Amino acid sequence: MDAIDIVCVNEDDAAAGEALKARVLDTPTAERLAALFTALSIPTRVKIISLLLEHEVCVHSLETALGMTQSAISHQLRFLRDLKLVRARKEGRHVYYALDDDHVRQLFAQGLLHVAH
Amino acid sequence: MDAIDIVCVNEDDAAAGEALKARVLDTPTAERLAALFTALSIPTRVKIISLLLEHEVCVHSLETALGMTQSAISHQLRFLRDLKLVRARKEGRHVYYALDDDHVRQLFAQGLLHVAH
DNA sequence: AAAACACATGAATGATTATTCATATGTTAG
DNA sequence: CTAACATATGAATAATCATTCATGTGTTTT
Repeated sequence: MDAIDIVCVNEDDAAAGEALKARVLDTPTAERLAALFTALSIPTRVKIISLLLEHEVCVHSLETALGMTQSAISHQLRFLRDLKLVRARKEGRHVYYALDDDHVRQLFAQGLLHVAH
Repeated sequence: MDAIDIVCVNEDDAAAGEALKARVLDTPTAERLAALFTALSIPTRVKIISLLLEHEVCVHSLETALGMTQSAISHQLRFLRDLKLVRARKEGRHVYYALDDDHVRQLFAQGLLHVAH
């Protein structure tokens, strides 16, 4: 195997520069990865996800639980919906949200382990 | 066990409201979790981390690999340093950066699995 | 010692985005 | 049918943050 431990390319070594560029994660993948992690990058969405881990919850309940305006919650839910991380189920005048992605549950759990020291 | 599948608290049921609030992840933890995920929430940092997964890399190499200015890279490295996700080792006039946290490696891998469909 | 190099950093700028405000749609209750 | 309710959403505002610009510190080379 050709594992390199220390990388420090020389300014005028074009070949080494190109080799290094080839090792960077490609931009489209980096962007999609970043978008995924953005979902959990603010406390509001972290809290929303924390409530959806085990239950299906209606918007008004999230509003009550987080102590934020209905509009703010709705906008964040739309954000998560666009990323296909949550799904909405309409029932009468309520809309119930639930996690629609097990990876997020796993990321959340993994992150929590880290933060828990 | 007292698992609830569907949650929809009534406006005037104060007790249910309080019970729900108790289920939300507490703010300090949510903030630390959000901070952790923020590290991977933009392509630039995702790419930096991708290069540090296997190697120790100097700043100039990162600059070459990402095609960004030295200042931009340095600022992002400081960001990651402050979060204790990377460590810096000075050697002569070079500074080598490396991942200083295995959880991030795992989060990265987990996220990549998700994005890879 | 001077010049070139490697990196860091404060301040300014520009871009992104979370939240609010106002309002619209559809649903149930009276 | 009207009023109250539950949610959604576009536009405006406010806050955050990535990048650039200018410059500073320390190191190596000549």
